[in-house]
Amino acid sequence: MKSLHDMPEGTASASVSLDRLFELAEVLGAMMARGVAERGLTTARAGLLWALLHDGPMTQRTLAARLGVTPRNVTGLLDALQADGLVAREAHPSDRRATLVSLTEKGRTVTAALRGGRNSMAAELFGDMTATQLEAFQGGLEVVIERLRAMR
Amino acid sequence: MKSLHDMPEGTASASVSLDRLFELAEVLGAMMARGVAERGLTTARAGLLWALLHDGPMTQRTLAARLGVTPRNVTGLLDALQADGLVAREAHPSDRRATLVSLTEKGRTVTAALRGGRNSMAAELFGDMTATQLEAFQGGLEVVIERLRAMR
DNA sequence: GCTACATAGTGAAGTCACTTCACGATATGC
DNA sequence: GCATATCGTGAAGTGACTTCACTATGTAGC
Repeated sequence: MKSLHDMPEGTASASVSLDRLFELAEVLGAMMARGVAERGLTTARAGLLWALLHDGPMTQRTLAARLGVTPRNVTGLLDALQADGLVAREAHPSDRRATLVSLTEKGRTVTAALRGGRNSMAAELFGDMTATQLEAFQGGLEVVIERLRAMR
Repeated sequence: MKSLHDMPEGTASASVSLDRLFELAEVLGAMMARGVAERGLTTARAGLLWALLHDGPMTQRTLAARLGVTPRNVTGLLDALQADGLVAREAHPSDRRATLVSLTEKGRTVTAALRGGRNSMAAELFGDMTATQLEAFQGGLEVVIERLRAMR
């Protein structure tokens, strides 16, 4: 079972790299969950706020599509965020079925803090790299991401 | 809000790299969830099987520690895995409070398939890299993982 | 030996993210 | 004007997790 000849050349070290990738995903996920929890959020709710920060006010339907989840799920997330005063549901100007969701003042404050945290995290992780190193690393990641997406 | 002078030198590109990292974590997670679902599993259950594959039969308590979850949670995961015939709960030889969990024949078959899938995924991702390139990439990942762990 | 205390697993109850299905309210095509 | 698609949400359910309480068993200390 542990023979070196069970696998084609190079598979073992490629598997180690993949293990590292999974490890990274795990650590990163835990990291983010913790950071976000410190501000009274969950990753799902933070993701929603993040979407609003980047793309501005949106319909719930659009939000669902952007997050890749069911519209029903968005309803639930918004209920919580609205109860915390982070988002507001307003009437859509031209479609009375739809709801326009936007960040409240408090929501903007919280997302700004999240962004700040993210930036200092990035600085701590990559701050001492040269622009060249950084670009190389980033390029490698992009290749991997690209291939992963192509794999489906 | 979008001024180039809001942040210290280099922060912007570091943030882009971090974004890539998060993107990678997301894609990788989705990928794994799908692969594992094709075999009738969830990531949590697959993680448990994986632990058993690597470290052999274990106590539920040990399993909980190894997975970083509550013992109670392990009970639930095992209930499902046992119902599917993938693991077996045996009496611990020396401690009558404890339960020894091990893979069944079917469990070994499934984990072998999972490992095969992982290996071919690794091959597809990294197969065309030279050993040198691979080592460089892996080294970069390890640095990042290390720093992330140190960050808590 | 017995008592005191720690440890292994599990029932009960609850949270969070997510889903499907059904339904009422509105928009839209013809 | 009417059929039909679309927007949001109630109801119900799943899976991964948690805490808390409880039973059964191991382990000291005396």
